[in-house]
Amino acid sequence: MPPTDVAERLRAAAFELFAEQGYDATTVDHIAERAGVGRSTFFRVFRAKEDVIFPDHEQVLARIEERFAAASTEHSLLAVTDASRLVLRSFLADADRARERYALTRAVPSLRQREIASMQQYQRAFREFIRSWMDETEGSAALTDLRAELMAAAVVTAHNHVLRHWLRDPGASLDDVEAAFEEAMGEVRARFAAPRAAAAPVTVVVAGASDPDTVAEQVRRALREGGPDQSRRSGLSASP
Amino acid sequence: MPPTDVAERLRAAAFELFAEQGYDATTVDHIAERAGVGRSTFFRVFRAKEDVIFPDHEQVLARIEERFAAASTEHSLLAVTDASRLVLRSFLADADRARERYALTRAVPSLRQREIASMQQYQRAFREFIRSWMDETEGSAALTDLRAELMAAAVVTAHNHVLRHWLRDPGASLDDVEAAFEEAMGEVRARFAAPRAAAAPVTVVVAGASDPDTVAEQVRRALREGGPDQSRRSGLSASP
DNA sequence: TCGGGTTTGGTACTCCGTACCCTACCGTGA
DNA sequence: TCACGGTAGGGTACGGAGTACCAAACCCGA
Repeated sequence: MPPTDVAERLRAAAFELFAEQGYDATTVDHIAERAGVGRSTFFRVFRAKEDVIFPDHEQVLARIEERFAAASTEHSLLAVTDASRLVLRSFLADADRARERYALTRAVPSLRQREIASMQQYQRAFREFIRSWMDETEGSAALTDLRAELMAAAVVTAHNHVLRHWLRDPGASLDDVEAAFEEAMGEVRARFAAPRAAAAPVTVVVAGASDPDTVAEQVRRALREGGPDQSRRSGLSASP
Repeated sequence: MPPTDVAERLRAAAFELFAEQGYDATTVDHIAERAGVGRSTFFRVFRAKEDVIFPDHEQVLARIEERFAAASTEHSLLAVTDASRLVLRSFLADADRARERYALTRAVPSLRQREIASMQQYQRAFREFIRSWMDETEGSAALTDLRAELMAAAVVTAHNHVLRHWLRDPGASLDDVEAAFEEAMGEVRARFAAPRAAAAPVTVVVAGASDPDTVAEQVRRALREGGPDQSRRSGLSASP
């Protein structure tokens, strides 16, 4: 019972007991007892038994929101990718806890539900931001909504994919994770080309060619000829 | 106490009470009492209070699984789209219940979690199927996994998008929903079309440039210099 | 040392979910 | 007709999560 914070003591006790006896077999009374506090204190610090496991997504979410508010000039997909990277790093920050949590969420259905729901929160925030950013462009409202949602889902899915692979692989370095993240987000960007904007990044997709000079030539033509409407006909798209 | 099934009597009583007093204010005893059965019977028919609200996804999922097992020749995205259409129609089948359920899931967080989790089950099944179908093609295993997951997520997202819009719009006809579904899935297919057989698509992402010649030059250099590792340094990536 | 506010522990309660037992009903066979 | 076994349903008891509320301890300045 060192002078650490009560919340941290409770969390440590909880993770210990969950590892020893499993989640369901551990009662809140056990946790409070081992932490040396009363049961009331537990529920004062954490709203529920599940809360002791999960990190404070609210804080990360708040940082993301304010970042979104500021980054109005940036391309929306890049901004969302940045936000997602932020989330990923919040997991990487304490790898041990993340791994223990992962083991628990795999074993206990209610915890897995909770995990999924928290990810959905991010997806919702991403969708809202992308949609607000897209409002300026033309297009059917319903279709715009769908596109925003697809983008948000893709980013979150890619994030989770990278995160899960890291959690399963005990030997992966942080650099490996970051590289995998960038590759995954590249995969996302490749499919959700950006609509046009002033200083927006340029995404070009060229199918069926591998020679650099040929590709470069196709890219130039694509950029000159305009929008992404030809992409389906010619297998080639450019969206400046 | 008509000769209806016990489960149906319970469900009817539950929806009535939820509409009258809300979900949390309604206890299982209330439901059992109004249905004219004992509390034990409720928990024998439904494993939990939440279960009385949600449809039998297991049955739909089972049908999907066997359909997947049979449709080995079809393109995976089309097969998954078909499966998703099946799910959508299972909701359309009893529209009233679906709408009541929607109102409840919006109001009660725990129900929303459950709803999301059940959708994730479909996404998992889709991902597994797409992944098994993709195995025959070449490509990095990790990237294949990611692509399968992105596809599955896109299909489920599009499905949910259409479903939610229908649930919110009381005047939409079934034909409208079907049309919206096909349009949404077309949007998905446009982004996750199958790669060409011979040469994989080349994706180049260039940030911060708009002049075609400059971009083309950067693309040529990126393709010559190799893989996606430089993406962060130069703000430029190429993945052949 | 006193008084007011905050923190913490304790108690009692509701409700969900489980385990277990008991009864009523049903058909079958002697 | 009676005995019997199986099964669906009802009742009771219990453990644990979460809530409400109260009492005690602690802190801190006056």
